[in-house]
Amino acid sequence: MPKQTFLNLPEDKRRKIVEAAIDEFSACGLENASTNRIVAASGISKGSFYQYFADKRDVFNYLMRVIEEEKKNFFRDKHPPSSGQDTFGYFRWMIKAGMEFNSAYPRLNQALVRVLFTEGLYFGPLFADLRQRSVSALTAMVTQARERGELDPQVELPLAVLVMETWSNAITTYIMREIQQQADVMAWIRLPETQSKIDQLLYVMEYGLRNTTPERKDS
Amino acid sequence: MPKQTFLNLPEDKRRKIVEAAIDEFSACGLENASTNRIVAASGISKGSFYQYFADKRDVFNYLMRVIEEEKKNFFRDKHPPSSGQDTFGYFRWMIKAGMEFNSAYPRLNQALVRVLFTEGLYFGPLFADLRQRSVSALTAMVTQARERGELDPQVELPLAVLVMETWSNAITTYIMREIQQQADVMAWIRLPETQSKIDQLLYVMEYGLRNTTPERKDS
DNA sequence: GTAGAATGTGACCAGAAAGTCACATGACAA
DNA sequence: TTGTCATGTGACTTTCTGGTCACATTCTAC
Repeated sequence: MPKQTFLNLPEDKRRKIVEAAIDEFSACGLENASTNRIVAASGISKGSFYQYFADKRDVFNYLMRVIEEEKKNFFRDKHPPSSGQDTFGYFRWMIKAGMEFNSAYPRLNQALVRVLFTEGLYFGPLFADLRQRSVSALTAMVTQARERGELDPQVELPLAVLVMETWSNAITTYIMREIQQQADVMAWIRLPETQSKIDQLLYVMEYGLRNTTPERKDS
Repeated sequence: MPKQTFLNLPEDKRRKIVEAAIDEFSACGLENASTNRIVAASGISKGSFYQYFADKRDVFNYLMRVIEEEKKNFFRDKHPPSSGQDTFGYFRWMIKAGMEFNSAYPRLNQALVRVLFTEGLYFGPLFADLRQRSVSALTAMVTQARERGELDPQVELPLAVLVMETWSNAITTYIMREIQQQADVMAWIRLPETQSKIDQLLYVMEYGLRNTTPERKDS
């Protein structure tokens, strides 16, 4: 919730501030970010900053809101795969669409991932609602899978959600780590090797690591 | 590498400093830890601190060395399960032994996990060697599994390592999160529910989420 | 034009950080 | 007792932080 003065600002000035904040957050995280540096990098005065935002948390929340909006738009435009699809197929599609989105806004995403995951805030109380939304979406998906008989009946529902959440997070952080070293991120994401890596990962999520082909000895 | 003066210190004074450092690191992480607070909590003077250690990083490295030593002892005493065991069984044993170890040193482990994972240092260059050792141990294990035909031949070796690493880390952070809220950690770890949760998780790692019993339609 | 509101500014404040250093204390040897 | 050396101390410096505020500038309505 930035103040009105910020929203009234000319587009390019606003952008400059946002860019500076993104740089700062992705370099230092939330706790260690310095308003002084953000101010210096964006070429505004200290006083102006506090006329736009309450504090650096406020800036971060604003970035969160922006990216959530963008993500919504992105997923709305990108039509989900043909209905009648298997739930695992749908999850695979979602993961890949998420990857494309992340690579479309690499710096912004990097800042958020850095703060949420490597600063541990994702699991903290601050972003409990964000996580709650993500978990309940996954729960809906898993419930559907169970109803369709796609899910191993031995696996309890919350566990399946945990597995999917873990992989979703792991893939996100993995992508973000790669993005730091890749020149053309979009190209890298669409590389057959990259795609096949993710496919394999999701294959393991579905079928596990164990070789079940020769004979299955249940203990 | 604390200085000799620290190592000459009487046992209880040394312990007090270590405890204070553990508290500080687990509460604030490495970056945000304050030597001032550590000094105040351990009842020594600022000057003494710098006579014992170079800086807070030095303290942290010392804690790392201590825990590594303890872990080595712990695993040496706890005999691995009967040989001839399946690799997945061995991994399962290792995970559980690791859990027991973590619950035996909950505060120290919490400090390290907090710094390594939630501060993202585990993936940074600072602890690259630590991670390297862990990855190469897993690689050896996976290679053995492949040779024995236990590993799904469709899964590439580095991917299997990644999967195991991810779960190992996920379980560790999960345990640490729980430990913060549990009174009797050891009891909690040995609870049938806890054990079964971990078992289920590792089951999913082996066999995946998908229901393969009714009929297997390969696409 | 001119009044008045909105916006912009950077010197300034208090607090905390890491790290230093001249000095105090204590232990032991001669 | 005296001298020497290791250990202990906290006031001090420097540098940073988030945040404020009296004042300057710009914009808008008249």
